[in-house]
Formats: sequence, structure tokens, C-alpha cells
Amino acid sequence: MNDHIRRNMPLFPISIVKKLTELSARQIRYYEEHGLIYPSRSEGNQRLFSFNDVDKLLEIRSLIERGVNLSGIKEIFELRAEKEHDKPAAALKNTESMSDKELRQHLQKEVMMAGTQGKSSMIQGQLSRFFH
DNA sequence: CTTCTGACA
DNA sequence: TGTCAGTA
Repeated sequence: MNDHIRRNMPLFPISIVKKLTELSARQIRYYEEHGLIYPSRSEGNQRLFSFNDVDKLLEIRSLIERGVNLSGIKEIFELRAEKEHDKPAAALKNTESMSDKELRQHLQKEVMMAGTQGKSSMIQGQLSRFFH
């Protein structure tokens, strides 16, 4: 539980995060507006990102590149938060990687179908049905 | 000089 | 998303 606080410790300004994620400041702020990340603020109202925030932004970029929109990404994060709720620290890591693996499979499948059949149903929003 | 919010040829 | 404005 010491690693947790270190990962969520507000450390770097947006300039650093920009380089680390290859995202524009505009995008980073935009994702925050949509509740995908919640960086803390300094006394001067400057955003301070944690290691977890950067990690999350990298995931966001990855999903965006695969065609998932913001609401879809938000759902993924919310579902992940649900599963992280009240679970042994030991089984937590395994559960997370399983979710990621399933997610990648579903996304790949969907993206392929969209590419060959013409449309991108799930990519437009509701990913929830793929996690039943 | 860097970041922030709001706005839009 | 980029970018400009006007601040802090």
C-alpha cells in the first residue's frame, strides 16, 4: 500500500506529461474535462499529474488509436474500477491483466468486423455488452 | 516563460 | 484538435 501512494503522488506538470505521452496539452485537458483523468492542482491551479495519470493517458492514447471514443474509454475505466473494488491485493493483478486480455480480444474482433463489414457499432459507444 | 480557461477563421 | 487571447 506504499506503492499506491507513490503512484498517485502529484509530481509533474503538463509539459512533462506532454513529452511522456506524445499527447498535446489540448488533448490532455480535454480528457480531463470528460472525466477520464483527474490530476490534482497546485496552489496556483496548475495541474500536477501522478505516475498513474501518465499511465492512464498512455492507455487512452492506445485505445483512441484503435478507434475507441471517449465514452467507450470511460466505460472501460469504470468497469475496471468496479472490479478493483474490494479484492485481495494478491488476486488484483491477475484480475486486471485478465480484463486487459479480454478487452484486447474484444477490441480486435470488433475492429476487424468493422473493417470488413463497413460499420463500427461498438466503437461509437457502448462497450458494456462485451463485458457481460 | 509556462499554464489555464474559454472560444472559434 | 489546433490555436489565439488575456490572465495568473
